[in-house]
Formats: sequence, C-alpha cells, structure tokens
Amino acid sequence: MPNLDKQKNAAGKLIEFDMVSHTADELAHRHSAKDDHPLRFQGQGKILLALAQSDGLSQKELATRLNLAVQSTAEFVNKLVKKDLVTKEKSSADRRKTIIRLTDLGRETAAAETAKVPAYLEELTDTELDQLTAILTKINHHLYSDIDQASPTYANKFQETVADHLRDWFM
Amino acid sequence: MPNLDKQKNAAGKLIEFDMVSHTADELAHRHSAKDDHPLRFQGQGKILLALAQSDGLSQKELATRLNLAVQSTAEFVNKLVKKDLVTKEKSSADRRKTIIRLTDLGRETAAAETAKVPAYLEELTDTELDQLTAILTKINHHLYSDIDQASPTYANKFQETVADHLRDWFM
DNA sequence: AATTTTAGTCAGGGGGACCTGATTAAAATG
DNA sequence: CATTTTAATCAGGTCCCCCTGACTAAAATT
Repeated sequence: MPNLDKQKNAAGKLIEFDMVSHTADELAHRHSAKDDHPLRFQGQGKILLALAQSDGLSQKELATRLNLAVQSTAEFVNKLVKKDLVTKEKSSADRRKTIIRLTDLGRETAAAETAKVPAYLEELTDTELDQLTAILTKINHHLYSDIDQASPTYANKFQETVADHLRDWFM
Repeated sequence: MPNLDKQKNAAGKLIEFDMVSHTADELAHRHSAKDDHPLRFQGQGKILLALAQSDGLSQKELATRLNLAVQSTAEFVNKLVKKDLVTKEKSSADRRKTIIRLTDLGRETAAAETAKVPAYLEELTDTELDQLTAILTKINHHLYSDIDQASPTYANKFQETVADHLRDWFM
C-alpha cells in the first residue's frame, strides 16, 4: 500500500511540471522568429502524427482514426496544406476520395515534434533516465486502459496511431 | 555523459505521456455530465490558480502577475463570474479597483485542479514515487531557469504564484 | 436506369486564449 | 482646479479546436 504523501508529492510535481513546461515553451516561442505553435496531439498536430505513422490516408480515414468529424478533419487538412505540410490529391481509383500525403516539410515537422530531446533531459543521469522511462511506461499503460474503458472503439485506433508510432521510433 | 538512447527513450515516453494523458482526460470529460474543461495554467485556469494562492486581488494585479493584458484578464474574470467561480466587487478604498474573490465553488475547483492525485500514481511503488518526484524536481528546476532566462521579470511572479502555491500544498 | 450510400465541400456556430485601440471614471499630482 | 495617471470597460480582431446542417459528385446497389 503505497504512501499517500509520496503520491501527493509526485502529483504536485507533475502538475508543476505541466505548468512550468507550458509556460517555458510559451515564452520560448514568443522570442523565436516566425515559428508556429506546439501543435501536439490536437487538431492539425493530430493529423500530422497520424500521417507520419501511415501516409496517404483519405480524409475519411483520418477522421475515423482520430475520432473527428469529417468537416473538422477537412479544416485541419486545409490549414496544413496552406502551410505546405501536406498535399491533397484525388484518388484515381475512387474519385470521391481525397488522399492526404505529407510533404517533405511535413515529414520533417512531424519528426521534429517527436524526435527532439528536450534539453532538460540532458541533465538527468543514466539511472534517472531509466527510472523515468520505466515509470512513464507504467503510467502510460494505465492511461491506455483508461482510454480503453472510456471508448473501446477509439482505443485501438488511438494506440495504433500514437503508441506504435512512438514505439517504433524509440524503443 | 549520459547515454543519448536513454534520453530518447525517456523523451519518447514523455511525449507519449503528453498525448495519452491529454486524450484520456478528453474522453473522461466527454462522458461526465455538464462539467467544464481542463482549465490548467492558461486563461481562466491561470486566474483561478493565482487567486487560490492569494485571494482578493484586483484585476490589474492579476494581469501583471500573470503576464496578461488587462483586457484579457477582464475577459477571463467575466467568464469565471458566469460560472460562479469568482465574484467581482468594487474596492471601497479605491473605487477604481475591482476586487476579485473566489467563491466557495471556485476555491473547490482550484483545489481540485491541484490536490487530486491521479489514479495512475496509485499504481506506482513507494520507490518509484520517490524517484519520480526527484526527477521532476530536477526537471522543473531546469525549466525555471529557462523561464528566468527568457523573461527574468516574469520569472519571479511566476514562481511566486505557481511554485510556492504547490510547495505549500504538498511538501 | 434509378436510388442509395459515401467522401467531400460550404456555411455557420460555439467556446477558448489572447491582443490592440478608444473611452470613462476615479484617484493622484502639479 | 486642471491635468495626468490608473483601473476598467467596450468594441473589434486573430487564430485555434471542433461540431451540426445542407448540398454535390461519384461510386455502389437494387
């Protein structure tokens, strides 16, 4: 039976981490030139990530996979097109479909989102890194089951697009 | 010189954590009744947190402390008033000022934002909790210096409103 | 061939985080 | 007392995420 105080400490630190890291890269972005925002796993970022894992999906497929309305998907895709991160092209096999593909820039951007090692990790020792990885693995595992409980249908797609993507990348 | 692979592993897990936890509470919220959104350390959430640490500030003070335009602050405050989380009241000492105070509900909400121990922490052992706390302390420390470098003026206010708040709470 | 299903699009909307500009009311100050 | 500073407000805007409704074009079905 783990100690409640220890849990609280960790919880506090996690919240702090959330706030501090949020604020830190808010400030970082304000000072860099004409860059765009974090993106993360929302809206346009979601699309990018999904494509990075399997390129050339149709809008409909993207929408289903990401649990979004097709119209929202279309909106995000269009925004990404304007930023030259993806391209739209009519499927010749089924001319109703629009195939979305990452541009080179899009691929780079998606990779950068993911592959970048934050500077603060460089300060940790090997042991700490291992510990952190182990702990996060456990936590993420737990969260996956939460997602699965809330929406079993979505859980699969989600795990496919996100977790697998990251797993291949790093482990 | 820490191992780059280990850094990458940890980085991947952190990103995964970010995405997974985001998605998890997105789903969680969709299923609960008429609740409001995460709030966090942004917009309305920022205000709430600041007030939880020192109630009865004026809008101007809030704005300065949180690095927001006074108009933005006013907007968030008004939204919070509509949700019955804070009250506005003219200062009798200086009738230009509007004093913002948390309602009971607001206080509860702010506390809930902070005090809740996420379920996933319950799965960790005491040792893991200690490790996590230690690691996050280190990381947060690093991020504070980043913030300080980016905006020394803001750093103080920030640390005051956030870090101290959490520290009193937990440690 | 006629109908239905499917993939997209346009239009419009709701809520959120922020900001600048212009204006008012109340203090502070010369 | 007149002017300036200060705290707020209104108005209007930008961009983001995300959804419903209405409608078209192209496949699939009957």
